[in-house]
Amino acid sequence: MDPQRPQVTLRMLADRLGLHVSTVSRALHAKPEEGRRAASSATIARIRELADELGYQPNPHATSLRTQRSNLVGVLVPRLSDLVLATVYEGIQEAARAQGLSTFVTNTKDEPDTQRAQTEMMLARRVDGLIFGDARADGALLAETAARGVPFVLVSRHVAGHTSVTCDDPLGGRQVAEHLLGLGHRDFAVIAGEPYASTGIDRTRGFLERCAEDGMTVPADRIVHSAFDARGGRQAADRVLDAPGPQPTALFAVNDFAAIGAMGALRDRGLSPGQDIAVVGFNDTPLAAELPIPLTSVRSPMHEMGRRGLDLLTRLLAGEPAPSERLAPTLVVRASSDRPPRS
Amino acid sequence: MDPQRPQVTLRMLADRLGLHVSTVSRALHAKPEEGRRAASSATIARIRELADELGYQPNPHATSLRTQRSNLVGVLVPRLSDLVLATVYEGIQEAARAQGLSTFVTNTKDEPDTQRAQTEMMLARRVDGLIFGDARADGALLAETAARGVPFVLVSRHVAGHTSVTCDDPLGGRQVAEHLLGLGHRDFAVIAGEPYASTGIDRTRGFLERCAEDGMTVPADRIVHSAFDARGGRQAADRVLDAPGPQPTALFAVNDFAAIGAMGALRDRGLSPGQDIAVVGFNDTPLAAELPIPLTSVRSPMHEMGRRGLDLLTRLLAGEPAPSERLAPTLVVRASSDRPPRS
DNA sequence: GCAAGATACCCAAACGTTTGGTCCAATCGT
DNA sequence: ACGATTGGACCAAACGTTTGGGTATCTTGC
Repeated sequence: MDPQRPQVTLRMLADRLGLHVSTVSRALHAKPEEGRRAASSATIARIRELADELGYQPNPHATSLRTQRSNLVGVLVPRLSDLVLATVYEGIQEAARAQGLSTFVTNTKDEPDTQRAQTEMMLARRVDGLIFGDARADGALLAETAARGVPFVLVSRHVAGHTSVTCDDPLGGRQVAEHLLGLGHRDFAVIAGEPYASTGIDRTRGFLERCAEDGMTVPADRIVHSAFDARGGRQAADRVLDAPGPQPTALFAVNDFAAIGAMGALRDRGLSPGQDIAVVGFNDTPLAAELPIPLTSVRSPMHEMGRRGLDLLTRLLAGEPAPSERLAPTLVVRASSDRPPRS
Repeated sequence: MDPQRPQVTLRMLADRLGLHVSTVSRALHAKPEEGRRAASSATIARIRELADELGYQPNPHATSLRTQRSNLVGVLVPRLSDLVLATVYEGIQEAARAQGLSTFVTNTKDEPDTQRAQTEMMLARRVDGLIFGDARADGALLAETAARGVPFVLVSRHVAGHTSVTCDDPLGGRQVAEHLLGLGHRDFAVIAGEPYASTGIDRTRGFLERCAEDGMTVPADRIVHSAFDARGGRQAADRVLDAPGPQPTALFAVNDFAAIGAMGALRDRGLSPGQDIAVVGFNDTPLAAELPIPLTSVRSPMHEMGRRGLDLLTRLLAGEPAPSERLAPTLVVRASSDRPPRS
């Protein structure tokens, strides 16, 4: 279309139409009230037409400089190669686009130093607000950031005192316990995720609470922390299974990938997931349904979480109240946990 | 630290030091030659000190407006929730940060309309260059974009006439064939991925070529296209396995997730991957090694591909030559294909 | 026919940088 | 000692917008 990228500016339009640049700006910018006062509707039409013809695109840097608003939001996640956060981010981005915002996203690997550095970097880029997908339970960085007056919301994980949109993780945990108890399981193990992530903490807590309601308690050495990936899950499962004494009949991993890793560990011991030991994951990753042994999992609305997160942020930016949200999970039972424990 | 985000500007520094804003700019900006001519080293030190103390961060919008360079690069991928592209993007971002660049990334879902719209959107955001991770074999959009004088490179997939950094996919395919032929397999099926992606095309081609060298040919109905995910892989495998006649003894999926889906399809038929039928994937996803039946796969340097892609782009932006690169794959043999076919 | 009010514009400043010029004083070569 | 050089800084314009205020011209009410 264009010959060689000669960017069209307001001045070009103005000159070509014999108008002042400010007139053109108003004509293109303000639809409702301002527009009327700025130019005749005939002129506005002329301006619009030429703008379309030449493919005018406002220079966002000029706009941001003038308005002191970048229409940029920064997103921090542990890692984008984690499907869960990648999906959340897709939701964020989708909502952002709908609002005319753009997003920067960056990995922090759950390392506090990196989180801090990347937050700083986002602010240097003059984002209007931030979305943290990697909040740590202690919340030190968040407190600081809030004190600086930076608008932000949390997604996926929550921390008291900050607005967040999360899955109802305790409920999800309860649902898993309910399901397994219903099948007759009594001996559980939990692969609990990273100790600083509210997701793992809450899912585990919900699970244990529900167990407790049936008088069941899970021994401490059957609750092991782990990374949120297959390797982490395998290692955690190894620790549980290598312990002396009787084996659990059911295993709850707070993350699908950890569950897959755990299944591997089971297989290594000649145990068949779903037959010899029930396995349940969390998030209902697209993979879960397609695995050789389909994985029971709690569906969490990852995409939706991202969308709501961004919406909450824009509300915050508009000075409106932005109450935290908790989205409902749904248990999806599959072959990895569809039969009672072996006697 | 800061009270309430009063952004520090050059003028503030200048005023506080009794200097001119241009002097401050030069002192902070140019280290080597320009700096010397701008101010005495004592003054430079004073300026630097105050800048650090106040936490001066140049306003990128002002800079971009003035210099006509945004230090932004746009990245288009099919979807970020695809681990492969997410990992490539991590590499891109890492390299970008090292160069002081920031990246916008967006999903195009491999839909031509979305690709076009997102390209336009990136350009409207005034990115300096683009990285396409979603190039289509036909290359129509790329040709247009090139004609407009927009600098870009391709990663993961390649298209003739554009600079790209890819895995040596044909070689990867050959390695798989070599391995399977070596085990004595003769009846193959290939899950070939999307027909518009050079990755799948090349991996399949390399595989078939190596087979042909041993006088082996794979019937056309044993080569099926598929989406690059577990569901796609399962569906494709279903099609192969439901066909009448003898079953293949080995199955090559051009993507690990497709391979996982295929394993599920095998399981449904009572076939045990690795025992009854060899399965090989591609990319050596972190998941591959941790699966219940560890998956043989071709390791492709995804991260590295991203890094090199960005480096190539910066070279392009600097007006230097930027020849395409092809990174070497490595076959990693695991239990899913470590024994000869059943007689 | 005249003040008042729209209507349809234009003017100019400002956002925070960068950068080619200019200018003054000190230093230097001879 | 005098013109040439240079070191050290200032000046001003420009990048492309937005926006509070003007200023003509045209209606309108009476």
